[in-house]
Amino acid sequence: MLLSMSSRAKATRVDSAYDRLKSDILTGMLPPGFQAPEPEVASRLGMSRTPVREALIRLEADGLVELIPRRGARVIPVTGNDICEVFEILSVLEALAAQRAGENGAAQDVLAEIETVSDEADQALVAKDIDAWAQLDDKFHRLVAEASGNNRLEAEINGFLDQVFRANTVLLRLNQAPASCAADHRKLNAAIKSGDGVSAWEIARSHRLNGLKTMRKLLQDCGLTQV
Amino acid sequence: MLLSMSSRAKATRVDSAYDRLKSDILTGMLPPGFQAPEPEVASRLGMSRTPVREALIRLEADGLVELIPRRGARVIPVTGNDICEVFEILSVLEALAAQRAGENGAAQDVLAEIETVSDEADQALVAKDIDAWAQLDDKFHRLVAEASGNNRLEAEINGFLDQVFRANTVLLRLNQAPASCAADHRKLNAAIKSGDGVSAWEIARSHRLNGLKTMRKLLQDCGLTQV
DNA sequence: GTCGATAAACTTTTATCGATAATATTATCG
DNA sequence: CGATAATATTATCGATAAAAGTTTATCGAC
Repeated sequence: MLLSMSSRAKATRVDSAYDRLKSDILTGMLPPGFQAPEPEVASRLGMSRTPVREALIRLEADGLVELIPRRGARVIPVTGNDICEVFEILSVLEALAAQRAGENGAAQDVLAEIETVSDEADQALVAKDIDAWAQLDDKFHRLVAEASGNNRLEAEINGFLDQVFRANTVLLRLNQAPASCAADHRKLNAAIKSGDGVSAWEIARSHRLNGLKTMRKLLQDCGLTQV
Repeated sequence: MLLSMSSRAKATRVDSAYDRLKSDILTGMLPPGFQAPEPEVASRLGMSRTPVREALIRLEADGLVELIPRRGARVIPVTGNDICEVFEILSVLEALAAQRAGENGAAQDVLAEIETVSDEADQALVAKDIDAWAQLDDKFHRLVAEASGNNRLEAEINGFLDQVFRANTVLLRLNQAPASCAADHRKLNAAIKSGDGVSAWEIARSHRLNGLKTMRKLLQDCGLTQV
């Protein structure tokens, strides 16, 4: 799967290592719990340890990797509790973003893109293309974050969405019922467009809380405590 | 000023560089906008560039430092807009933390500590010891975050509180009226203790939003757009 | 003679260093 | 003003010593 990584003017080895590792982790190519000493990662990436190490430190800050002294770098496993924590946080961050997007009147082009992505997601749903849908769903959420106009908020949400994305790919594409999900997106889209911040807040909040509930149920049913 | 930094069993040079730099930035010893090439920072810290560089990368992830290629490391300035963004985010994160602290019934020892800190803050206020008060106010907020029981949420809030702390130290100890602030703390404390999550949410939310309003006014009055 | 424990030797892996080539910025010159 | 040289700074490398973990060897008890 192709993930759109940050395009940089000048791609240093650190950047390239960071992008490749992050992409591999998010797509599950490097599964949770995977562990390897630094020299191995470095040689696999075809560069010396230094830039790899710096990339790993950044990934550690992102909450994707753990650097265990003398034991190597490890892709941190995602527990059921972790997912719940993330969903809970997103429930308020995304609500805030949606509210601000509505109140402040987001940039026109972002609004248009939200609309487009929303439609495309519907089509993917009809075509039963789950992968495409998941990708578009993710995109939708990121666009709303962007529309908030609060850069830090956007960055924060993006970080957590990475985690959700990973969890979804790695463990369950048994996602929440995409149908009601699509309806939520449409409602949220409308609320933002009409400048109704309060409704936008409510819709975004309950959207994510529903996801949390579904996730909890799923985890319990499957008896999963770790992924 | 002494900041309680993370105590580590094994303090590597990276850890020590990170702690020292962070402390210096938060206390304003390294002012916003301060810029220096890596070798200079390294020699000032009495170590080679490598560990310093790794510490700087972590600080960059924390949003405290900017690594500008060929120009050195820079303590990122805090604009008025930055502060508002942070306050806005905290308004929901802290509200969530307070709610969860109330609902879940936080650990007994944390609750007790909140109480203690609250009282000490009142005393500091009476004694007009603003520095002590600021420290205790900060501590209070961190304890509520801890009481949420959501580790990610706690970490997230702590990161933003660092920024607030820095802004307060660097630019204004003309903080919001500490009196009403103390009242809020008492109310929040009571709500959490009585298990009233909804009230706790409301109090925490408006506490931070009030802070935001005051900050906005202050920034405008002073004509400050950058700190 | 076998088992478990303790200590010594060994292996692995990192933490840190100093060096170097590449590159952006600045200064200089025509 | 544009091209070129000089400078400053980083990005990256390979090496090394130290620390932690692991195996092996040795010893005493049963």
